[in-house]
Amino acid sequence: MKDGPVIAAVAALLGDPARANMLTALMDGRALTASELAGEAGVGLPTASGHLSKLEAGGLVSVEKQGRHRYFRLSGSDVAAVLEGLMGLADRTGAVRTRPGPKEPALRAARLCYDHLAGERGVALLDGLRRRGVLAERDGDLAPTAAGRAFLCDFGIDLGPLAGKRRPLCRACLDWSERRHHLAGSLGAALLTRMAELSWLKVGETGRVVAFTPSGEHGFAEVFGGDAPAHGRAGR
Amino acid sequence: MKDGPVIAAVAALLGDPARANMLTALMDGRALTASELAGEAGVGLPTASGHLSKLEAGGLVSVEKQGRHRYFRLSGSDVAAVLEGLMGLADRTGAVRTRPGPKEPALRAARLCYDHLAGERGVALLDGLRRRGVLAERDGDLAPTAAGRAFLCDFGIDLGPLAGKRRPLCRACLDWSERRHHLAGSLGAALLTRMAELSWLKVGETGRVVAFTPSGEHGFAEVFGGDAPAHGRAGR
DNA sequence: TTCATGGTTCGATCATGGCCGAACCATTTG
DNA sequence: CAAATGGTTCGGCCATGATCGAACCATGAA
Repeated sequence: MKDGPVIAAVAALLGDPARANMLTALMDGRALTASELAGEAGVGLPTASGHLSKLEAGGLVSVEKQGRHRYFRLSGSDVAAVLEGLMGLADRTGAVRTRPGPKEPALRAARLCYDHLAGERGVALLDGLRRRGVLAERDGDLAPTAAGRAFLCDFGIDLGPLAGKRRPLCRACLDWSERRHHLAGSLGAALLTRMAELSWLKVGETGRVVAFTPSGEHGFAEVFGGDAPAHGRAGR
Repeated sequence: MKDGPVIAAVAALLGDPARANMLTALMDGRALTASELAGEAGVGLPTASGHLSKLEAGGLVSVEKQGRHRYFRLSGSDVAAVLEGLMGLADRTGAVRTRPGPKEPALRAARLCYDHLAGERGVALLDGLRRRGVLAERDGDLAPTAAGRAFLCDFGIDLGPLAGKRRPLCRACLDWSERRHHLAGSLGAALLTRMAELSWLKVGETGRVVAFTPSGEHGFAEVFGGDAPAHGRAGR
């Protein structure tokens, strides 16, 4: 009887279509301006401004003003995680679901969840890392093994600066479309940016669909796919 | 732009204080009648009835009629998981938080999350199971090892009937108060009921606080606590 | 059968809150 | 400086939806 209202407050924030649209637009981790978000939500600027103040007051988004723009982003990956959870529920309960839309399959294949990879590819990544012994459970949490550190270093990821931060290095995040976990945390984010550096993937200009390049498909299969711990090549 | 509204629909369902109260009251996995839920929510019977129809239509609760009563329960543990997620957000963003309340610490120590154990004890349980090699990651999902099956059998849990079901055997569920995972899935539920059978714990009449008995404290520490894989004896 | 109880439906009331146009503020550019 | 652009505030309009009393239905008990 005490926590009901408190969750209702934040849920109500997510319960308005305009605000929900804004938040899902922010799920790719980018920071967007108020006018862009107004466009995403399909409402006027004054309305959007009001919504954004509420979201900020509710602690769901954080704002950064730069010149005459105000950039909004999700205040943390936990917000994205809850949004993913809600999508899972909406999916299971078959909520309205007007039309599947052509980008739906692409979304299920690979998408951004705040700042890391989600969808089929996201869970495949975590699977591969575990199968290769790069990550393992320790003290009840996911952590890189000694061999894993070397593997990640080879892949071009420096764990040093990631370690000391408040944000956890590895976190399992429930994927709404796959109903399995994918890798979140600062390592998940680092892997995504590294793959982008390697031109393995491109994040879509619009939405949070992630497209793999041909060389990315190949490289991903080689490095994370298959099931042999593979020293040299691992595909097929 | 299409999935915003769909999550908004389900979030709006959670966004009303009365409904949120009802759902949190159901989080202990019990089935409650409409009048009980009306009481929990602090609202009249007609109002409660309306809310419950909406929740049912939205697929968040399922109903079972028995005589002249109608029993409502959460439609699945994923609903509870999203509620836990929302509590985590509400906690982090410091939403209103009227007064901590005396039962808060007890809630953090041990509580029900739908039908399994959560809170400090819940994550300790999962930690212990992993540390003892009872559960391990396989194919990217948590599963009991061969040795683990024996351990669980010793503890009085028959995995046979749990295996074939649609519901996953093991699932990691994010704990809002601990920010770590605890064990959900049918095994999580089975462990809880077994501990209740052993009189290790009692689920509070009201709310979802779980109280450990003195013998339960001792047994839990012996079987799941510590870090020694403990020789022969396990439970009972 | 009649009565009592759990629950739903209906109708009316009322508050909340989303929405936009217009005016206003702030920052950059010319 | 003035003009232009991004954003907020204000006022009023309007739709949604939460709420309850009263009447109604269904089940079980007397």
